[in-house]
Amino acid sequence: MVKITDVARHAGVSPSTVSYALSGKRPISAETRARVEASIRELGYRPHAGARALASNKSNVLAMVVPLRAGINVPVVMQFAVSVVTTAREHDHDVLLLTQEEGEEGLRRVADTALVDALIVMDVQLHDPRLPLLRALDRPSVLIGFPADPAGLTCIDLDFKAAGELCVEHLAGLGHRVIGLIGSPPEVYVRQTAFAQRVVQGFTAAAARLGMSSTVHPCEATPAAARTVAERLLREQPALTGVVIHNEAILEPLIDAFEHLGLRIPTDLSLTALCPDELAETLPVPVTSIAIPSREVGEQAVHLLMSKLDNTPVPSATLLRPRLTARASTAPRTM
Amino acid sequence: MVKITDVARHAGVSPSTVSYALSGKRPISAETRARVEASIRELGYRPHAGARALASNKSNVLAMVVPLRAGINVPVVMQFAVSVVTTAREHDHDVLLLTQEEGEEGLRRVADTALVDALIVMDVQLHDPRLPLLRALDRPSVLIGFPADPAGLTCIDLDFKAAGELCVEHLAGLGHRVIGLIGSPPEVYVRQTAFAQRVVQGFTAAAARLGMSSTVHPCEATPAAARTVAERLLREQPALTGVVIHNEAILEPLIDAFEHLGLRIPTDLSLTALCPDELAETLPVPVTSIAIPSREVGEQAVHLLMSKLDNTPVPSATLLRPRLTARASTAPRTM
DNA sequence: GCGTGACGTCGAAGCGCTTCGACGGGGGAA
DNA sequence: TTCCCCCGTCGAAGCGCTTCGACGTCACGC
Repeated sequence: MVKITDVARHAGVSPSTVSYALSGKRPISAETRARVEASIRELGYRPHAGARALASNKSNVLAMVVPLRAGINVPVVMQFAVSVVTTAREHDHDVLLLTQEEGEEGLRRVADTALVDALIVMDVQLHDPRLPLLRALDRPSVLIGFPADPAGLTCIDLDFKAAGELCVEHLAGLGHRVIGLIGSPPEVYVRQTAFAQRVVQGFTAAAARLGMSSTVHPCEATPAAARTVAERLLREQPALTGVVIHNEAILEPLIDAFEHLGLRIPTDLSLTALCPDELAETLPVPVTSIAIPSREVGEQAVHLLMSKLDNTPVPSATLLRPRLTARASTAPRTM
Repeated sequence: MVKITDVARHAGVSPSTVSYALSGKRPISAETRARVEASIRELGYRPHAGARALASNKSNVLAMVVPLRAGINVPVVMQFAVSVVTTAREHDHDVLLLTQEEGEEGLRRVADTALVDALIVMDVQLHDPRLPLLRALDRPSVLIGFPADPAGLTCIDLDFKAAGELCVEHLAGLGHRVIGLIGSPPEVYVRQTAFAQRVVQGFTAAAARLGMSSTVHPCEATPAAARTVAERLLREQPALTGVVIHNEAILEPLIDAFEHLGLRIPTDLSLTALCPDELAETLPVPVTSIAIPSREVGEQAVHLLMSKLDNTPVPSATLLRPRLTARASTAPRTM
């Protein structure tokens, strides 16, 4: 193994000079720097990560906790993870992968052993048991998702309220006046995270603001429930021409159900959904949708962390603007 | 930060004794060990990862390179990754996540900086550019998949030849005598990896051994190609009653195609596939299938690496026995 | 012409841990 | 009883790097 003293000897300087040439923390003359760099290249020198971490008290590694529980969309998680790794590398950091299974102990371990400098935690629940720990840890962290009480934490997520609004505005812009929201299973609205409520808030607020007639229907994630809710929607709002769906699992069953009820999409009924683009694109009718911008979330999460690492203050909450992709499922109102 | 000297003082022993109590590398009396452990607990001591890595020349971190290219099945990769992390933790190791995008330079970096002790590389291609590097690196590695020349490497994968055989044997056991293999797109057989050929070899060999009539048909991953190949199969082998499919993308189109041709599954035609269980289960007709045992591959890969890390010799090639899950798409021959 | 910085470099101290050699004491073999 | 060896523990020497203080040199301003 070639070490910094080898480089120093080869370049005819002291080890500290090599270090400074590498880090730029002190001015080094152009010639010296060039000589050092040449030696580094010639000898194939790579600083030892452990030694560096010990001396500098920085490991240049981030921890990323990925969720495992059922119901998460794996490709979305993966996209996010890749984006985190890529962005971290741009900032000269590596990423340690933790499973949610490891829980609080895992977080504490990697933080307390100084294995990582900072942490990214995905899939944060409303009353996540990890919150007290994350607040107490001596290393910065960023959470994906908003807990009930984000005080003292840094959180980032899609602005679900704005997403709900955007769906409504899109439908309103196409002339629709009577709309419905088909949501997630009822339990999602009480447990877990708050994003489902936020969508409803945005939906309702925008509909009211735009003078539209609207209803909200939670729905179980089964095809049977999808059929039922579709029927009920039409019964309760016969003039319905627009629907917002926030329930990936039954997107396809819902489309089927509406078509079996004699509604053509988008001629008779416009549909817009909150779901991954991948899903929206591959449905029998490509659906106008808002996706969680996983790439952007990952990037921003790393940027937030980097700021915290060099003591730049960051906003406690970062809400990402939703972007709606228009597809074949929405059209101007015809009736 | 509480360090080993703090623990030593608190327990009334020397730092080296604490170290030995922790590592077990030298005998320590029960009482001393107990006292040390109590102090550790009381003070909340955690050894500094960097210091440990520097002094012991072991980081207790593995690198895992995950593939990004199109065509990989993301949930399978994720399952595998989770299994690697979980197994690594059981061996007191953590996992650093690298994207394939980082390429050879990424591997060299984490290895040369001693950030990781060993590497797991997924999605290894026949002539993978990383092979020479992996051979030259001073750290052990395990590859998922077999390159053209595995000499000097440690590889693990599903035994695709045995998988091909197992499909045939399953069909033979049900009385089928005339079978076909619908394979991957032609280019898969020349480029990339060798697993597609292996399936064909197993299929052909088993069919010959069992005195069955068989044909092999590569097939593009498009619904149109699926229809064409289905028709051709029936034209060329009118007595066909069993089909093996090694092409996840067109499983569903193929089922449709056969049914449109008037064949009921499994009454008239038995289908067995190589595909993830998740897919096999959710098709209109649940398909008898062999899945890549991602969980087991991950576990074994880590075990292999651990053996290499403590200089236990390991087999150069590990082929995992295929396991076939019978579902609704196969039945005894009726005609 | 001399003080004053800023620049560029060096040497040494340490980061927190592991590990090696050494050493005292006790038990078993001779 | 004596010798030897092993057990349990200690002290010290690093592991390879960063960083702090120091120092010489040069240019500039007064």
